[in-house]
Formats: sequence, C-alpha cells, structure tokens
Amino acid sequence: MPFLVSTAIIFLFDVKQATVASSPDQSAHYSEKKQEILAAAARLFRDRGYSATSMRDLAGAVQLKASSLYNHIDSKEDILQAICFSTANKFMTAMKRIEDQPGSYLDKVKALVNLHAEIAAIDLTSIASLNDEWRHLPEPYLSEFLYLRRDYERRFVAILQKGMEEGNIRKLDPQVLFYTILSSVRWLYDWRHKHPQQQAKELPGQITEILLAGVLQ
Amino acid sequence: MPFLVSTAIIFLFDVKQATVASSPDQSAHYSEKKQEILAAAARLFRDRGYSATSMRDLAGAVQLKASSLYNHIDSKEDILQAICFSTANKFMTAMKRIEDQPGSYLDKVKALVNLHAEIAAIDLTSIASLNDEWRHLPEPYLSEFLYLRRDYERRFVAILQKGMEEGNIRKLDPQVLFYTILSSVRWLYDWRHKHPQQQAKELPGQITEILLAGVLQ
DNA sequence: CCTACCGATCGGTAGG
DNA sequence: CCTACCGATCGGTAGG
Repeated sequence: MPFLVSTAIIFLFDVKQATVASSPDQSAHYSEKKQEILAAAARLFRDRGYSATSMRDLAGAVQLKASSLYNHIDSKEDILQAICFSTANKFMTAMKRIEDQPGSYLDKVKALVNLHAEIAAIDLTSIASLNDEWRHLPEPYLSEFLYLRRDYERRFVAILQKGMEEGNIRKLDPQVLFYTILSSVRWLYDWRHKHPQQQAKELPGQITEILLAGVLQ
Repeated sequence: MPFLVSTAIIFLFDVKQATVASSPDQSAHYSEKKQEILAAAARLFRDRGYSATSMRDLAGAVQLKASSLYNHIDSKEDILQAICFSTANKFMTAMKRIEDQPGSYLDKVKALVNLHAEIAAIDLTSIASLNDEWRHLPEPYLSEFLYLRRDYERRFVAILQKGMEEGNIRKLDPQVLFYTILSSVRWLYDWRHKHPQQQAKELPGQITEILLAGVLQ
C-alpha cells in the first residue's frame, strides 16, 4: 500500500521536538511509590474508567493491599485530581510558551497541534482521564478544572482567529475548527494503544497534513 | 465574526437527508415505558458514565422505585446492550446501503461522513455509549460488539482505499484517514450538548468542509 | 505495610 | 408497581 507523507509537513512538525519533556514537572515532587500508583491508576482509569476501578484493583496492580494505598494518597479522588491537573498544567505551560514565541499565527497553530501529539506520545494514559474522567472530580477541583479548560479553549480560539485575520487560515468558525483539530489528535492515544509497533512520529505528521491540506486530491 | 461556509459543500452534504430515520428500528418493539427507561439511561450514561450510574439514579429519572425497573428490563447490563446494539445496527444498515448505492467512492465517503453527523443529530445520547461505554458490556455481547466494530472499520477503510485508487482522494494511510474522519464527527454530540441553540445542520457541513478542503487558505 | 473491620451503597430478588 | 430485604463490594479507618 502506498504511504505518502509530505516531507514539508513532517519537517514543520519535527521543528519543535521534546519541548514538553523539558517543561516543569511537579510529579518530580512525588515519591517513587506514589508515582507508581499514579501511573497504574492512569492505566486502569483508561482501560475501565474511574468508577469501575476499585481501590483493590489499583492495590493489586502495584502489589499492595488496599489499605496500604492510603499511606501514599489521601483518597481515590485525590489520585484523579493529581492525574488530571498534572497533565492540564503541561498544556497550560506550553500554551503560554507558544503565545510568547515569535512567528506567524499559523506557526502557533502548528505548534499547538504538535503539542497535543507530543503529550499524547509521552503521557499516553493520563490523556484518557483528561478527556473523559475529569467529570468525576469532586468540588472544588471540578470547577478549577473547568476554568482551566475554558481558558485554554479561549486562548486556542484566539490564535486561530488571529491566523484567519493574518490570511494564512481559511475563514471558518474558529470554535468549530478548534474542536475539529482537538478531536483529530485525540484518538492518537487510542491508536497507539492498538498499534504499539508503528512509528509514533509518523502519525502526528499525517494528521497535521490531513487537517492543513484536506482530503481531496 | 465572518462565517463563510462553502455552499458547494453544504449542497453535497444535504443530498441525503433523513436516510437514517427511515431505516428499520427495532426499538419499535419495545414498550413505551422501556423506551423511556432506555432513553433516560442513555442520558445518564453519557453524563456520568455507565459505572457511576446506579439503578436507583435511573429509577428516579423515570419516576419508579429501583425494583420496578426489573419489570421492564432484565439487568443493568441488558440496558447497555440494548443501547449499544440499536445504534450499532443503524450504522451497519446504513453501511450496506452506501456500499450498494451507485456513484463514485468519493460520494460514498461523503455519505458516510453525513451518516455519522446524522445519527449524532438524531440519537444524541446513545452515541456516548457507542463510543465510550461499550467496554462494560458482558460477554458474549462484548465480542459481538467488537466484531461489528471491526467489520464496520474494515468496510469503511475499503471504501477510502477505492477512492484513492479512483483518484479523487489523496493517497494517505487509509486507516489514519478513517480515524481522523471518525474523531472529527465524534465531538458533534458534545458540541450540540453545549450549544443547543445553534443550527445543527451547519456543523456537519463545516466539518466536512474542513476535512475535504483543509485548513490552509 | 498488614489484618481486621466499618457503614454505605451496589445490583437484584421475594412476595404481594 | 411497591415494601422489605439479600449478599457482595465499595472507599476508607483503627491499630499495630
């Protein structure tokens, strides 16, 4: 099967590799066992969902009894909060950097698409909680999370709008475009789960190409 | 804010309105109360997830006591099964019709994008179970569901591939294109939940346009 | 980090 | 369609 990927787009995509990894990571403050618990929880939450994952399931995954988990975490909700916010903060930090970087707004859009693909590549399981399980956050975390999400969306849409005014991006409803872009990179973590053998780097390039240049010949 | 949508694409999209509604609907076999229960369950499963929805929640939503639900349904899993398969069958029926319809493979691709947008418009809440909650299906339903899903994907990808050979669609990895198309229409039900006032018909046209023609000016 | 255990809630049934 | 109730499992705590 022919497998043609525009080298120009691949180049554009590869410009900013490994920017996420160097961003501040508060998970460094956690003990090794707590990090192990959070990683196992993120995987279970992705595979079964937050509500269908019991503390006994989680304990088994890290070779502990359920009660021993509470030496490392405060509650089940505490785990979800840590997962959701550590990933959300990666996006917010990167957004600030992209807003401040020089270059056209089209460059910023490409950097944002790249960002989503990159975080999906590094932090494969946490994305599931960020996408689907945040609704189980207790207050006041839920409100705080929704605030971050709205803020991120507002700033993303502003960049798209500036790109349209700049003339590099077609004049579509910027919010529709925002959701289309986000949902397109969203399935990356699903895909990589199903096809672990495939080169991860090829995918973001292909998605970016489809979004930028379209499907028609 | 300018809001330009290609009338050509809108036309292409509107060609096949209301094809889903006329497809065979086995929910007609259900009693009125059972249909009410299934509709309420689909809504709760979307908003809270299957596992976080209790039978007491569901009973309250249809003004019954929990035990009375069991005069209409066999089990909680039975409800999930009914929701997932009734929607999955709509997709399979429509796939067969699109395969058999005359016209180019590009036309079939457009009809498929249209199909997803249409089912999302008609059956807003069930799509959530089809996307996210199917994993809670018990066997043998889980295997049967996964079989249907793989079959649908295989047939969709085959159409994309034929379209590429035909020359109307750019030669990309057809499976990557499949996932990109599906994820783009996937958020429709989310969006319509958040913006119930907006004309639903505008959205599929815009998404189709972004996918077909791309983002670049 | 474990054993032992708590009250609350779960899906579901008996019986009318 | 309800009241009353079942065993199982839930998140979490006491105490060592």
